[in-house]
Amino acid sequence: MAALTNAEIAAALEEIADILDFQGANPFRVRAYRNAARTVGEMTESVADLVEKDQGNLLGLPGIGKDLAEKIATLARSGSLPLLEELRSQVPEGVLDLLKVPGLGPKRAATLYRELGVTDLEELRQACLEHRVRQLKGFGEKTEAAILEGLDLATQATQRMYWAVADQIAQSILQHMEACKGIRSMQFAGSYRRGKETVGDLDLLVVADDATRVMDHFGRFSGVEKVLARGDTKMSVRLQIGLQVDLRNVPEESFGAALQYFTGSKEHNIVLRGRAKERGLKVNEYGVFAGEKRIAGRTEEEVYAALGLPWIPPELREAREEFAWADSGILPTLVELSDIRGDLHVHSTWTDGTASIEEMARAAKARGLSYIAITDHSKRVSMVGGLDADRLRQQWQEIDQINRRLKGFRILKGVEVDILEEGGLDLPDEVLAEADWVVASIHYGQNQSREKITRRVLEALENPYVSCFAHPTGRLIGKRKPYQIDLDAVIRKAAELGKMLELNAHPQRLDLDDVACAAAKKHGVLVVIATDAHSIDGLEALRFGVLQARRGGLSKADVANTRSWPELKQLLNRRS
DNA sequence: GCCGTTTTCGGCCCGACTGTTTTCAGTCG
Repeated sequence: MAALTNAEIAAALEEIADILDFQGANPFRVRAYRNAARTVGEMTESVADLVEKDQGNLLGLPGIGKDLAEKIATLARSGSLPLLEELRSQVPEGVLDLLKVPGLGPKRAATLYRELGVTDLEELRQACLEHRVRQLKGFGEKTEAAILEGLDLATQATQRMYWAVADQIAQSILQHMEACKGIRSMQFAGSYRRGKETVGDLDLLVVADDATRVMDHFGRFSGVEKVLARGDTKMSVRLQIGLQVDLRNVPEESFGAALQYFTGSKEHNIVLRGRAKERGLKVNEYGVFAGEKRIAGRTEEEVYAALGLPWIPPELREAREEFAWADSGILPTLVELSDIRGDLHVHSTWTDGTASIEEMARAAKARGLSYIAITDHSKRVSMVGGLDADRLRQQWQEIDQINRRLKGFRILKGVEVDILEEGGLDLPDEVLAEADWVVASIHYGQNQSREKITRRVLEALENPYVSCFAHPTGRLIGKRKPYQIDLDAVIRKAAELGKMLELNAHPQRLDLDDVACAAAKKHGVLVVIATDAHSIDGLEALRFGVLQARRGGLSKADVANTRSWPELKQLLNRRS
């Protein structure tokens, strides 16, 4: 069997964790498998390649010891693992789906299987309808009803939403809540605050004198479909669009601790708590405690300081390298939207854009940018009227004319040239040589083998006129898997040749992702944050790209288009 | 299953809420 990809290895490890969890195994053993799955899933280098060179390479990785290194090596080499086969044979197919039902964890799912012989979601529904579930010890009428309701949600496949969509909802909730009297502080926490590319739910923290009034007001938000829970300090609702929103009222002196706690990530908090323990301290959502005495909690800065740490930006809180950076005083100052000077991937009505070159330029200028590159498609993208050499030169004449009119702004003559299926670029070198900025990208042959598609891209990078490789993995979040491309090889080649890689800022792409951005930075490859805007509104996406870059730990200097065009141009010349 | 100048064994983050309990287990974040 062919070697497995990192994603496939990670999935296998997750499956082991799921089955062990269901079987009631030691929860820390389960966690070990989940941690390993995460480590493998976040690696840019191919684990299979690594193993081929030397299995010992795996041992240094976080959360991977002797046993897991061996199992991962076996998986990578043979595509299967005896332990996984054995576990699968012990559990009927479909039974793990029970864990997807909200309110059902490993314990209850196992009871349903053991006592009622339930092996899939449909049998579970039947058991509920026949009131057999409520007769089980530890279950009751309400649990049975909750499971029935949860079943509908589970079959709807509870989807995470794009950060950009969550942002709209969060902002309208804030607007609604601002009308409520007596709220002294209010902020969203959770993965939304960390700027994760998708958001599963929203967590809103408030400091208010009258929790009842705040919760009543919260319940009147127009999008609320159902109140799921309501206690003294916490209320959960489900919105009509399926998103769950939690509201917590916290004491003022605990606001920072609560913000830290509920911002997560869970993994970051586990490390933080471990460090507290080493110092004889305890951290919870109310503060940092030495014995009974609270020594911090009002602000996040206080909380981190009490643990001997600088404040860590939420985007970095994934238990990756942030603690090591903090310890050695090299936490990066993250790039900000205001650092961005230009947009280097913009379309116009010359191909599939909805606004003219001049309209896009003026809109970009109004956003405070000082340059854009018009990068319309090349001819291979025939569906959108991709440009051949003649049309492209015509377009550049128009750009020259507009540039003469525009003050304090520059439109670059660019192109998004297709990397052809059988290799080579869609326009001749002598045309590309006349461009200010050349973005190469893949639109066809996305399903090619790893070897073939990687070779195509490495070849394209070798072209002296290519400046940047756009949307490097082609993934569409939740919709389309990345190409089988060897991203590690692409990053190394880009480093070698001084080429840049795009972080496509479209909320469905965000490609490079955070982990790949970090890998690019490690190799000294400059990242271009660009919108790929096809409309004036599309220029808005820049801020989503910046957020992703921040999650990758990028500073201003790591992002190419924080420079003025003359500076950037010089960099291109020096590198080629 | 991982990990270690407090440990190579015994830890592994912690609290709110719910429903079923009669003092707490399970789930969630």
